[in-house]
Amino acid sequence: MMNIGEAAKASGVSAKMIRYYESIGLISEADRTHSNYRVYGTNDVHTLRFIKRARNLGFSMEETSALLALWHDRTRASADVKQIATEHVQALETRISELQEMADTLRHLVHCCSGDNRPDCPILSNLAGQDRAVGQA
Amino acid sequence: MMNIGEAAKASGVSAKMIRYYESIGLISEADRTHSNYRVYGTNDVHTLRFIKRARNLGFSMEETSALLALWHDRTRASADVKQIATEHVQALETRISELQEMADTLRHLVHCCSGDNRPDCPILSNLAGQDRAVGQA
DNA sequence: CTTGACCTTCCCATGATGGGAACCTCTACA
DNA sequence: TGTAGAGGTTCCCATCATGGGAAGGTCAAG
Repeated sequence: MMNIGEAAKASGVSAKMIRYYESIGLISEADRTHSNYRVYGTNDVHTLRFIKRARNLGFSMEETSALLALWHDRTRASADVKQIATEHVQALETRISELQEMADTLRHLVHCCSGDNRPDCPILSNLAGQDRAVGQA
Repeated sequence: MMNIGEAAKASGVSAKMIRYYESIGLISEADRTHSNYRVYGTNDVHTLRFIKRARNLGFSMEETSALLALWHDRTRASADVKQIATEHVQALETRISELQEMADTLRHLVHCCSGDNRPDCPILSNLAGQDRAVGQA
């Protein structure tokens, strides 16, 4: 049995976030001591670590919530978990492509910019739209 | 001379955002008609398009603001523009790596998950931390 | 019995954007 | 000339996940 600060250290989730997770119903309300302090056990810490790992893999709170529910459901079908994960992989790939496209365009513009003390700059020209041919396939 | 709705259409920036950009000082305060309607000219539309392009390349409002200032400064050194762009490319690359790492880990887990109606699931096992060897180099 | 660390709740801020209410203005048409 | 509807104005709220901080209660050690 530990208080919120210890649970935070043990799980890697800040005390602030533990309270927030409780407030939005992601985790159940913690028991309290006579003096109103929240009390956590090892199971709670495991749950918090689960959440932390899911967040580190980029799952949204909503997805994390769904994963948590499946984790606690002994009769789950792994297909349900797999679907959430697969969709998230696709979302990640979409986002990566978008960022990659931005980076590619910018790298090209940066490459074309002399980067000296003169004002002429293909980066600004591109942003100004006076240079649409540069770096846009 | 056009009103905010026309400027929005011409620039691709929503009226809502145009007002917001004005409120945070990214663009100067628009002139008003006698009836308090904002009025925009072609220069304003060019500026809005510039902002739109910068945002599409993933620049933050702060970076966009700096780029706008450089654009308007005829005595700028292209090196200053290049630096902002280079730093942004690096930030994009960092973010891409992070997402890529998440996607790689998840793809592996998804690959290992049978995805049937049985409860056993390496994805959940990994999140629960009972499976640290899987998918984590 | 005090001090300092930690807990509690509550409010505010982020960044960029959209939604919507309440109200005003303009244009077109009968 | 009256009215309808489109579109303008300001202001507040919500998002998503997180942190900061104030005001006040609690606990443990000295």
